[in-house]
Amino acid sequence: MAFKDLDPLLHNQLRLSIISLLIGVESAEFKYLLDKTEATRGNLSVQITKLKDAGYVDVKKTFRNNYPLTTCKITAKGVDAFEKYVDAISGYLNK
Amino acid sequence: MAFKDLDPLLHNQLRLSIISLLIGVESAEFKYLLDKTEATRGNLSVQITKLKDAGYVDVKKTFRNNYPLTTCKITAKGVDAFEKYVDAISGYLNK
DNA sequence: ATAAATTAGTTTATTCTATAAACCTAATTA
DNA sequence: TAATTAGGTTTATAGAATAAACTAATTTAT
Repeated sequence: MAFKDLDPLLHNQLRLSIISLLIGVESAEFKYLLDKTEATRGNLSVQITKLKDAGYVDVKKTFRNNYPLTTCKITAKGVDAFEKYVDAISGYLNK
Repeated sequence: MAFKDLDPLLHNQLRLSIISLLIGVESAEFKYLLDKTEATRGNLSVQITKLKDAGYVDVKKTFRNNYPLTTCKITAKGVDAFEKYVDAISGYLNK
């Protein structure tokens, strides 16, 4: 029972929160993720970008009521990575 | 269901491996942890020291066959922290 | 009309962390 | 006596995390 590698991208509290939230919904707005994670805007912005660059989430930038609106949606790749992560870390948890 | 904080000390692959291994045994030698984790000696040494400084493990330094021998044992505080960590991260995993 | 505050983020600068590489001391073997 | 091995520790550097500062436009108050 060797330890499996933990995807460094997901092994981060905020990014894991984001993915965890996105798993449960069709898509989520920046503000929604901000409220749920209680992160700072800057940190949230950075971590969303990393997840986007990895292909784990799709980010759509539009406008609503004249204000910018950022919407995030987990990709198939993201779902897959999350499932692998859950499987891997489970190996660390059950003694 | 807010996200609980993940103890930064345990939210690290190698340190979590160490604790995970120590949970299952009475005590473990440096070499044993080295083999099981497949870490470098340097990194293992550093991370054991951090766990010791946090009071999560007791480290005993003796000699065997004239060679230094480092033995690690998880403390009650370490067990407690691990259980809290398992509880916290579980909240991220089940969608 | 213009100053102040709000929305919705991004960029940057700094601190913190992780890790490999280098090092150390003593013992053993060639 | 010179490598090699055992069993680690220390340090140097790269990378990651995050708060603070910034951008750009909109709305509200004066």
